Amino acid sequence: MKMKNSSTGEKKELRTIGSKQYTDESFEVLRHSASHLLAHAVLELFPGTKTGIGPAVENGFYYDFLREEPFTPEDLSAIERKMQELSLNDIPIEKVVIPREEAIHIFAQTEQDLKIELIKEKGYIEVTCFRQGSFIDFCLGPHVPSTGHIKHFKLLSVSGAYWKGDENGMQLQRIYGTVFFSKKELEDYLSLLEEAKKRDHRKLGTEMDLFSFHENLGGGLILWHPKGAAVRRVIENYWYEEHYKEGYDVLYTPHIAKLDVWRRSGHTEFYDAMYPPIKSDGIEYELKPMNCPFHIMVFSSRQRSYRELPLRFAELGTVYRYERSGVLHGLLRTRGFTQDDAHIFCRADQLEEEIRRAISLALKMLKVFGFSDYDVFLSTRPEKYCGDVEDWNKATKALEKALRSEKVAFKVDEGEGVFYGPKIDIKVKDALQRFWQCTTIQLDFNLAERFDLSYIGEDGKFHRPFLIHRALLGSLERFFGILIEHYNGNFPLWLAPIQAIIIPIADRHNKYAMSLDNAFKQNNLRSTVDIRREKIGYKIRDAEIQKIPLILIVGDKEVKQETASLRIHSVGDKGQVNVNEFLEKVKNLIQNRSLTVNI
RNA sequence: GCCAGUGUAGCUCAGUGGUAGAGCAACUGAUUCGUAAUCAGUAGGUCGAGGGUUCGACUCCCUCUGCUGGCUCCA
Repeated sequence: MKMKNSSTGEKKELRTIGSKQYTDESFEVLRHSASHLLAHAVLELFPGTKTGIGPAVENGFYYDFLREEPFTPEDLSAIERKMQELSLNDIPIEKVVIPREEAIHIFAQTEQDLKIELIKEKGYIEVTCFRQGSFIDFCLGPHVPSTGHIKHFKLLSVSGAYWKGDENGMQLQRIYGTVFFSKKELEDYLSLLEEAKKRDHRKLGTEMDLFSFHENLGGGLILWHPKGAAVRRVIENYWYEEHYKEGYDVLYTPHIAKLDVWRRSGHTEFYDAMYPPIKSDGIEYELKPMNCPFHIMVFSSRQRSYRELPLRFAELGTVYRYERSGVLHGLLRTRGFTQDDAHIFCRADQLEEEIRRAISLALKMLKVFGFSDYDVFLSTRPEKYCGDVEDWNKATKALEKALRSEKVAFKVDEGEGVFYGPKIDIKVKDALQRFWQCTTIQLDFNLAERFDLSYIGEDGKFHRPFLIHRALLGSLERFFGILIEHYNGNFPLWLAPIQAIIIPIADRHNKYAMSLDNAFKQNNLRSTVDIRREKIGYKIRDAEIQKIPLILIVGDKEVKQETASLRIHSVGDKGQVNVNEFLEKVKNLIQNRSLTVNI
């Protein structure tokens, strides 16, 4: 699951941007042509550079280059200017089909070794190339008719990338850019990037005092501050509540286990994100990267009857994974995180219904958190798999039927399942139209077999249950990060770390303010009071910056009438309210987990 | 882990080899105030860490470390 880059999921349907309609195909052509323009410019400015591949990607394009010196930010601007120049020259782009040997000869003249390698790999008799002026590239196309069609682009970054994605191979320099049909679209996209930067959860997390990282603590390890922890607790309580209603049993399991457990599960062999074992009394223990074996051990702690199934074991299980230093990213990619995990053990005849219930629960919870747009993917059997084909087919069918009975539109990712079973993934769309994967519901044939799971059937014989592994929010850390960015820190009332702040105008109002604060606390509101000797404008500004949903101002008028003046965050002054009525309304909004404050 | 960039006060950032700076936040004092910043003062830094070059290093070089953008992988 990719969070950062490819998080903005693909949209295959026709989409409307601005006043024109473009198919994804036309975007792809433009982006791909822009990548050629980039390569053209680079070769003009830096002769001798070897070109790798340069495809269109989501939101833009890139091109990989092999060159001794690194490209600097200044180089990037120079390249962009050269691209502009080439665009103004409106050079025709022509398709040329040439015999393989001749093509190799052409690329040999300019020492484009990487291109030759690609041509040789393909084994075509004739090679399709595209030529624009002095630049020729081995490529199937299609492309825009001339460079003049590529006008509105921007180079965004340069980074390392492995040749053919092979970590042990050579590393190329990849230049990323984006391109659009109109200036406005480009500007809109760039301002979207700006907006995303502004609401980056790492920035807001510091500003709002939600969580922190500490250099001496270790990379990817989170310190949840009081306000962040308050939000987490609300999420957890809600999660437990829904799981209780859905017939889950909650477990607690340890953070370490003997290495043998992980040998049996196959993790030591197939999973590369485990921390090195801890040796104690000659026994090797391992920090848990997953919760599954523990839940399985609970299942296997005694003989199970078919009558008990389905068993749904849930746990907010904190796991530790050694993620490579370069991939850590705020709350979205950490080394210690808490999965909202559950394992469902069921019979074949229950499989479809259990999957359906899991999907339904996921969508219900996501909606409560404010995500009602999503993409759903069904991934089927990959080439390398374990278990038997019949089980795979049965299970895949069940997943599909479950999706249909929930009336969920989905896309099939053929062969994209994990080796141990088919799965359903749900990606939610946030306020900036970015997609984030949260839910994953996976069948697991591997562990069921490795731990020899069984129950006694109606026939008195042993049967193997189906094992469903599922995380609905994904991980609390990542989900919190997504929430912060989705709401730009303006949490809905029920989630807000501080729900109400009472601001007395002068010292003589402190007592009344504190009594309100206390009354709110008695009613389970997360409330606070600001008795600093500051002007009201200052305290209001401070409360607004803290993004506190409800601001109550009390002065002479309010004390006398036993009211408060309500100000709603980013809405403004709502005038005086009766305290008891207000409290009832607020409690109601919180109880209903309302996403808007309407008082 | 790899490529590139980056690290100065709690936060945002100045400071190109010669005694470490600003704004905000914090603290102290005055102000008792009606819907997004009252005024004055104080304190706060081994300039990420270690080594080197130099009469002298925040500044130049090396190593390590954190962070950022990617690659690869992932909840």
